[in-house]
Amino acid sequence: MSKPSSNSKRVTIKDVAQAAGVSVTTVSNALNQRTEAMTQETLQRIQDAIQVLNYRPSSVARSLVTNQTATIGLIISEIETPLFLQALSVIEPAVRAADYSLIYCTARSLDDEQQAVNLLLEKRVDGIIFLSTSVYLDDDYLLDLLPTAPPIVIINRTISHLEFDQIHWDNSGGTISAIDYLVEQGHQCIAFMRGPDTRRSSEERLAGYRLGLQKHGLAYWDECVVTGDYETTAADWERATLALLAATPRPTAILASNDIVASVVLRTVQRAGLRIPADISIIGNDNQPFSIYSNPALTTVEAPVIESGRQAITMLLNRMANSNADVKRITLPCPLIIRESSGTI
Amino acid sequence: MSKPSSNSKRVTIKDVAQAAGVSVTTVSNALNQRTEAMTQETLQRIQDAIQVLNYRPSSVARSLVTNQTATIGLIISEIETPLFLQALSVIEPAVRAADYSLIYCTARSLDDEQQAVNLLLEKRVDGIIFLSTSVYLDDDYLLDLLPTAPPIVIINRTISHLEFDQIHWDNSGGTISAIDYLVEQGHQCIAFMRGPDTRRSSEERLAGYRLGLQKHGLAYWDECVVTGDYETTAADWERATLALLAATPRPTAILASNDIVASVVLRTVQRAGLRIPADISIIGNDNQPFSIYSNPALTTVEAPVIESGRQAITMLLNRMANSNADVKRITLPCPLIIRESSGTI
DNA sequence: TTGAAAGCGCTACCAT
DNA sequence: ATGGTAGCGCTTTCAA
Repeated sequence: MSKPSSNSKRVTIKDVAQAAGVSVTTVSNALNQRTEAMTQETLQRIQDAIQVLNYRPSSVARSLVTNQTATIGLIISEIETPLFLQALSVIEPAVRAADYSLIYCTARSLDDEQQAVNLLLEKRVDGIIFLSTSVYLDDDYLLDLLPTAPPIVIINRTISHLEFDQIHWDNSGGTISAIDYLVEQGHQCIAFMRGPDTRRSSEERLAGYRLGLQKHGLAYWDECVVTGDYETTAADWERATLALLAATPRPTAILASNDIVASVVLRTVQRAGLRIPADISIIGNDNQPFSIYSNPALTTVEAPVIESGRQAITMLLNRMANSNADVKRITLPCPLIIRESSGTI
Repeated sequence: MSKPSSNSKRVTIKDVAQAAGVSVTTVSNALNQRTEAMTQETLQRIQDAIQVLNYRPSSVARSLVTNQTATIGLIISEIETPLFLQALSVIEPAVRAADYSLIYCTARSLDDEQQAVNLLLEKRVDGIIFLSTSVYLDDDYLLDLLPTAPPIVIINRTISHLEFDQIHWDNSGGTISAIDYLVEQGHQCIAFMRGPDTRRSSEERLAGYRLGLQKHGLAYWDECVVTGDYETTAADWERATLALLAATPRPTAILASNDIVASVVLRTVQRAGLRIPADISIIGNDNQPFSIYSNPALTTVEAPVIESGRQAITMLLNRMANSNADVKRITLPCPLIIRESSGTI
């Protein structure tokens, strides 16, 4: 089967007009549902011509004149983990339902992010969503963007001095509710394990741990906070877990600052011969997709990625419709998802 | 802090030219690195003007004249699972490294897919990658696309009569190598559990199971193939697993047609008091990101999503550079990833 | 009810 | 070494 010759020029609105025996304007009107004052017959002729010629309007030409691209940019600054990618499963459908399309960028570094922003700006996207980790120190470059950039919504990154719509996560509150729950289940000695990350979210969870203990009048032991540094590997968390198990008194519950660490803790505890949750409760953080498949299924504090996506797209669409509205900042709860790895002591 | 007034018109190449005291042509030349025959001073003046005016060239205007958008479309037809999304982590960086950007679409149905294709065509993308499940029966509409569509690469969907570049997965071979391995470990009674899906890939794995048994002269028991229908839930797989455990002879190994099913099997087997892999080996399929976090870590046959992404973008770029090259079809192996859930009997 | 023509912001060709 | 200008494929007045 030979390839169809492709030296046929692209078909344009002009060709359609000619074929239908009408003017370009009329075709344009038909294309844009301005058909009130149009003969049924004219319309039909145009539709036929479009069909026959296999015509597809060029949105690049349209964009040039309308000054809109019907495109939204999304920059996700974490990719190693499927966690943030979940947002795509709600953002993309929402974007498309609103008759927009989505340019997707990842940002593995600040430099990468800035390059992505430039790209989106040159593409003249109508709006941008940032879904970020909080490792970057320098957000100032976003300041320069403000005058000329399209509407922006920022998820999970605090930019205090700028007027961006923002969505925050109540990381601290999530950890506190985990502690509330554990105390309710009779736990008194609750340890906290930090993962390898040095992000704000991690700090906030640690802060929540302290506040939670304090709230219930529980002693805070330094030795119950195991901190992994940036180089921490699974083997290190194993060692840390073992150290925790050897402590006196032995913690009856371990909070991990993310689900990956929790998985390692869970495995290590099981291999040490302890039962979960009979002997010890494990609670993760993030509600990663896999946390439901562990045995026992992991109790965890959810990072509201999906809900963030849902809200972000709504906020962005709103702002695109009304750029003068007041800047919005919302904080989403991090709900505790109780599954099987935790229980009464 | 009040918002900067945005009634200032967009700055264009004309403004830059004026500010720099040169012609638009010269600015355009500077923008496109045609600087050989250009005074250092002129170039500097232009760069200064760009800086001062905060000018960003419009890629929509550029696209209109060059007839290229520097954009690639990606349509992924499975989203419930983080599996396919992994491809993004290799495709997006590769796309951007080649100075393209990525429009990302999901397709939850054939209708959805066609809508996405239309969108991409109107956006005049320079190429399209399909990453598909194989549930769709009707691919014929892609035929009509061929004459006018940009280069296309298709992953994991067989379209025999068309001239698309395609990447296949050797699902059957993957299952066979799992059986090879199990036989080598002394297993003689190997069961197969199908998941809830009715896709070609699932069929191929089942076919591989039969071929593998045959290859080693092992008996094939119908009762060792547990088939879940579309309505199958975790509870059903549990029941099926229990049935398998009650069979005589009891299988010493269970192949699951995907990792989610494998997780349920694993859990059920453990709760039935059997040790993995001492009493029974479990092997999944897909190598989902979470499979490494189960306890024991899951041995699994990898669906080469990442490698597919890598190859797809290379193939696409190649075809975009040379549309007359022969159509390529490659088949990627599905390597067995040996972890902890399998071993000698 | 329909059409003519200007113009969106660039690039590319041809001059100078 | 630099500039003038046509034209990419549409939408949008304004006119008929």
